Amino acid sequence: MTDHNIFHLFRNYVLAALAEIVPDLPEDLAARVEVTPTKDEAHGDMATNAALVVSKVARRKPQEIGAALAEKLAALDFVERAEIAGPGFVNLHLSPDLLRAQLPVMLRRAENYGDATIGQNINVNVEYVSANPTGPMHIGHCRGAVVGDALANLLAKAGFAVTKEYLINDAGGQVTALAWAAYWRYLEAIGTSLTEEEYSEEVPGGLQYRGEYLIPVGQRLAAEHGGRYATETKGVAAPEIWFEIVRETALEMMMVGIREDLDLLGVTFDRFSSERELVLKGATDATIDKLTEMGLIYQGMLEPPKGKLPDDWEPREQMLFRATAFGDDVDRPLRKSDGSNTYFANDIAYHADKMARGAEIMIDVWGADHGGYVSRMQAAVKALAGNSKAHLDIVLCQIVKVLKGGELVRMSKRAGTFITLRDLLEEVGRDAVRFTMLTRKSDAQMDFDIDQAIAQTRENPVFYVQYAHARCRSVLRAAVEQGIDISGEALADVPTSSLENAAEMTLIRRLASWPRLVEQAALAREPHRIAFFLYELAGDFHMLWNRGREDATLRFLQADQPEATLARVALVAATAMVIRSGLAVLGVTPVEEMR
RNA sequence: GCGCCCUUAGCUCAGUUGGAUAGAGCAACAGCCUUCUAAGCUGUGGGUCGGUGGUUCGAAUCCACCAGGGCGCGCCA
Repeated sequence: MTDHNIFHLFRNYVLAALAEIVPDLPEDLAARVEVTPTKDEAHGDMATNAALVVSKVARRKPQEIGAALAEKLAALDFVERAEIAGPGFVNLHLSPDLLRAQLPVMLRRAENYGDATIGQNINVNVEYVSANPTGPMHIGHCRGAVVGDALANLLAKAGFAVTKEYLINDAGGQVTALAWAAYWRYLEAIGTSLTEEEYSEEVPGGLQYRGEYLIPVGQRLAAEHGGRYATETKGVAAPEIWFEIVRETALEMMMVGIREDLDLLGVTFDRFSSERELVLKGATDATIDKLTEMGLIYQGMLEPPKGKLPDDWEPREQMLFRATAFGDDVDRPLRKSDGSNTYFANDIAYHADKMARGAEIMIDVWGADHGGYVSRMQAAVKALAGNSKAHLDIVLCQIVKVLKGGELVRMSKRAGTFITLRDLLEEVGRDAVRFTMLTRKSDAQMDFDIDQAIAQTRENPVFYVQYAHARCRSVLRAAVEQGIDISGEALADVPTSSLENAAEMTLIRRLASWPRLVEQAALAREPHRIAFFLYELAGDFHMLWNRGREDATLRFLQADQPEATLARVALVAATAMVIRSGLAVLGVTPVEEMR
């Protein structure tokens, strides 16, 4: 199949022409030659920096090379003008025919238009959410969930073989605390006379998860097992008796809730991995053994952090991973004082497991509060990858503040003003939550304005984009009523030379840049670019629509001009299709009509 | 104290991995529309890209230092 990315096509033309002007061009220099869309339509449709890039090696002025290049490029079919501009750019003014010729390409490829090949079917593992199974999901988890899911979709569209994965953190102390908290709800359910405070004193470390969401866990345990896990007086029995079953029941029910929430959010996974299973099968020990063989593990003492000491600091020798050999600032501990593994140790084993399952690129989507872990995890992956190409990218998601009625909604578990994901979904809806979460770079803080997310105005990008799609569909429905075949195959054969209005050409140009955008966004691991593209595309379409209000000859369906109508219907169909495939990457529903 | 992230128009934010005269929405200002393609339209003004140096053909983008905001800093995940 021919490349449907016209920027690739022209980059090849540029390189070919350049080879005649500057023979023996070094590879690395050629790689820096770009063909990009212009910001300003006065600069034509595309520009190349070729002359600037090679001028030093060629020992000729950029203007000189640019002039020669422009001359050769101007001779190409479909290039109306090629001219040198600025410090040595060559601007290409394409023939409208070339741009119009993209419409049949789009319509034939349909939703596959924009698919890229840069992924080369490389195995990518995208790990996201991985919320602790100790309670319901809240807004903090939501951003990572949406960003991870959209990023995975984007990479798949760019030609990677993607696995979406969730790690269940079911091995650490927090799960022990969960079991104790669930056990309290169990005692309550069977009618204990203990008070919460009395109970808390019996819990190692105190009772932690006091939310009401554990009540059903206690009730189920009571219903299934009666009083057998408590003492005769309905007091705290020995943990050996109840701990296992309570933990398992609580974990299972928490994960059911989390999966329901993810489902409501439209976030899906190919695989759920259990940290506990990994530990039980000895993966952590095996990984530590491997690192030991590599000479990367030693017993040592860490320097205390500079500045004020933590209250409970005491020097201690511990098992350390030589992270400094791979770019980290300090070596990192793998064992706690009680001999169990640190989370970091288990996470190394987990990443080793992902590599063993074939992942060449791993991408972890983390909350910003895990930022301090980035360099150590990357160090560990570098150590384990050895000479293989495997590597780890980490996408950090900054915190989300929620605004309602112009006020910041304070979130505090203690104050009970803690917004769960489910609350947000009920109030705002899945599409608006997902799209809005993608209207910022993930590493920038975000204010999520609930009022704006549900508003039906241009300020709300979700609405604006969906409305553009609905308008397209409305035109297409009307076209069908007039007996027009709106299938892609039929419209792909329609003559389009009647499309020549500036607003129409702007829209076509935007559509033609979709494949390039997919590629760039995937390389940058930035799904938010899709959302911004759709907003701009919607703007182009609304602009064209509005032109039709002032000037009736610009309306899409013209009763007395069947051929012009068909061309415009093709343009509308292509617009709807690109919006739909962009929304598919974001996991947002394309609405058919808005009433 | 150290490390990482951030700082772009009055406000909220983009900026195609170093490209041309830094863009969009809101707000402001000025017109238009009272429609049949509902949830308005068109245009205008608005900038020391936090600051100062540096790298080079070229810097919002890369480097150094400084200021302000956020996150983190051995047995939490």
